[in-house]
Amino acid sequence: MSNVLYLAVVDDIKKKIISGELSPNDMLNSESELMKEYNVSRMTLRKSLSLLSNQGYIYSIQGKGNFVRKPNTDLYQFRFNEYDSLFPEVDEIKLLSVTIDTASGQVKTDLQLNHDDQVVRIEKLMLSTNEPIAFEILHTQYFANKPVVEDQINFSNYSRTLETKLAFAIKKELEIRIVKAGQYSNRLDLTPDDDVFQISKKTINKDTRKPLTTSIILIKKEFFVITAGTPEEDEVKKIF
Amino acid sequence: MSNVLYLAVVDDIKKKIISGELSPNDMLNSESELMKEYNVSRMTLRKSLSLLSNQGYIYSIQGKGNFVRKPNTDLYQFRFNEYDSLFPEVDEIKLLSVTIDTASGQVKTDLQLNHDDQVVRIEKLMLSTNEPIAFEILHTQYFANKPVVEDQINFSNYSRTLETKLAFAIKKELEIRIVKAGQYSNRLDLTPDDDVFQISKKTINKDTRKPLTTSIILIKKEFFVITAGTPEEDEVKKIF
DNA sequence: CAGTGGTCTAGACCACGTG
DNA sequence: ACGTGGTCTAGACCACTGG
Repeated sequence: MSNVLYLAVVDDIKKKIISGELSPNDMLNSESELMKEYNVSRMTLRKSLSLLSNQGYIYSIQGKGNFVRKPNTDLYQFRFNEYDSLFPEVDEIKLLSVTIDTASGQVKTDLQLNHDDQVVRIEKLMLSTNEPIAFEILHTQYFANKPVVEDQINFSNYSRTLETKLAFAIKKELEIRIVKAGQYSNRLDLTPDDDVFQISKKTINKDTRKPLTTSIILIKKEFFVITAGTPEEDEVKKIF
Repeated sequence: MSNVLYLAVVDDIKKKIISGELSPNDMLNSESELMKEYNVSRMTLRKSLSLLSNQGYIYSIQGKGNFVRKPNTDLYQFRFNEYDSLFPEVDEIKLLSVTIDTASGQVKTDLQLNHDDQVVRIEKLMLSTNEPIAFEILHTQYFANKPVVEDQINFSNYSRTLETKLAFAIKKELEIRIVKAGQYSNRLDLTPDDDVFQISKKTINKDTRKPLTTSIILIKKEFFVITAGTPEEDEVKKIF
């Protein structure tokens, strides 16, 4: 049992939930009652409830009470980026081409562009000991008057730079499928009929909700495994 | 700007981080300084810092200070269960077989069993409009003296029941790969050489760290897409 | 209206890190 | 010894819910 008061309270309530003494949608005793039960102050008790809420055990409704939450065990987490998540690791990134096109098709849709808008198209190849293991096509809107893009376009890790700079401001989305390598199979020394992982990745401005980049990553199937898990309780951030 | 004090402070500090006024690993002003800056009490300020910490913007070290965190943009979330995550949706689950074996091989390792321990082996087929789209083999230790297992074993959604009951107490891990359908291809009307999603799923007791079940799920590649995203800030739980 | 949770304060003492 | 963050209290007022 923890010698920190609010953690002791957390442990006790958690035990009641796990043991079934409290069931989903049951109301906890009111905060004033719990204060007496555990002999702690309001703020201390509320810190405990806050932790339990963060860890998904309870939720609260103002004016009504605190309730046991139905556990959500279907939520998984994993880490991914196209450079470090492959196995064996990427040791070389080849910039195949950088071109400026007029937006069209899926890319125009994804980036929410107008007819005459231009896009930068970047093709990259990821290699491990000289073997190509992944191929990426990234699109992002081209602004002729913003020199930043042209300055940085020479760096092969352009997209990485972009993301790092904006990291706090962007949200990313992935869609992972199995598809035929198709027209890009030659980049990976495959035949068009070979199956590969296809990861569609979009980055989006968190505030404006505007799409920033859209890319397709093809990964040879032997070089990628997704390892995911339900979040650990310590991964749920600690409370001050 | 929020009329709730602690949220206003959060917004302001967040703005400073996003704008670059504060960079990763920079130390924030001390709490007593921030109290004066924002003209709030210690507890209110700390609630703000707590929220920022939960959302991944800062971390704190006792005795030293609060620091800006390097953003972690490689963390993704997605939801998965073998019944509801396929497309089109599973509308029938067929229990193919339930057998009791002596543990051996990978299963014995996964479940950390001894030589003579017995395991329940359950084979299930998931169908959509009569077409098999996924196949699962689940293993869990068999305890002859625990009648619960035998009572419930007749239900085709055995594993689901098991998980729901223990939901608060278990952790789950997935490994997702592309593999050949191999020896189980006939269950899915495929040839052994066809590629499928293979999801290795383990459930583990959160406290004791003991493995509870291990299963292999094979999914026809056309019927599964992983849709993942970096966590929304509102998904990061609220603070009391 | 009474009871619930939500926000906020002022002040206390403790634990840790650095000099 | 001093400054930092970590825990805790007692009490206040507000906002929401329901009878």
